[in-house]
Amino acid sequence: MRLSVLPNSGVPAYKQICEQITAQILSGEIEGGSPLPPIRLVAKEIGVSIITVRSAWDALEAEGLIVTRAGSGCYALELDPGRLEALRRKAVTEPLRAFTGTARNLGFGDSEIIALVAEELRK
Amino acid sequence: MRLSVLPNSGVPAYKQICEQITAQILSGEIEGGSPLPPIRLVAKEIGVSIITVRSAWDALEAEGLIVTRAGSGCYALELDPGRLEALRRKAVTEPLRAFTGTARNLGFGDSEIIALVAEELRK
DNA sequence: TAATTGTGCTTATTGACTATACACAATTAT
DNA sequence: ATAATTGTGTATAGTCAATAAGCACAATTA
Repeated sequence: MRLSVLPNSGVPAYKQICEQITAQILSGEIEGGSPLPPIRLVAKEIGVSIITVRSAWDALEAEGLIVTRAGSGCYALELDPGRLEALRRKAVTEPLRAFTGTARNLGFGDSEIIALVAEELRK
Repeated sequence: MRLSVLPNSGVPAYKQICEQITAQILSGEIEGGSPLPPIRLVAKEIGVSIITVRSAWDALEAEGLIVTRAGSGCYALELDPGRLEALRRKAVTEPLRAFTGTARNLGFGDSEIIALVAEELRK
């Protein structure tokens, strides 16, 4: 389980955890059906409260990415390809719109926006 | 002065104000040297506390976008073209990186990312 | 049966955000 | 000069999200 939390990033710890697990599930790095580590262990390893890890797990369950079996543990859901693709698409849309919206508000034209993205990807 | 605040957007009111004014200054919609409306008036018009407007103004001053003259008012700074371009570029970089970073974490390839942007811009 | 794991609950602290209200200082308009 | 306008400074306070520690309980697993 690859996890890291930056305390002073401005982003709440539970959200950082949630985003990282989400990306790992949607990218296939975490396979469907595989178990997540126990919350107490995760809390100890990354140095946060159990509450914080649970908040992240709750959010993941609300998103339909994991299932909880009390007494057993939490597991990544097995997602069919169509649903997986839809979720990946949904996850990328919000930051995409934030970017294009900001860029347009700043007066950038469409071709400039494409150029900015291409340049960023080259780095 | 074009301003609107969505109370339940999750984004703090002072930040919404700050972002809108920033975009209007960097896009040229607000000309350099032109006065901003009095904070009491802005507060009343958009239905927030004076403190909230001041927080936004403070942030704008910290960013070097406006100047304050006590007793007179606040004015958009006159920015030379080079500085203006640098600030526009800086303002667009953060959401750009958030987007490309998220997309890559989700396993999208560079050409897919460009395609996503192009599609979003078509809307 | 014992260990492990998630749940539910209480209590508490910290900080960001927002709000009201008043007195004060600097500038501008009359 | 005088009054009105504008920003400043300060005190007080309420709400909420986020985080934390601790404990008892239930379900599963070894």
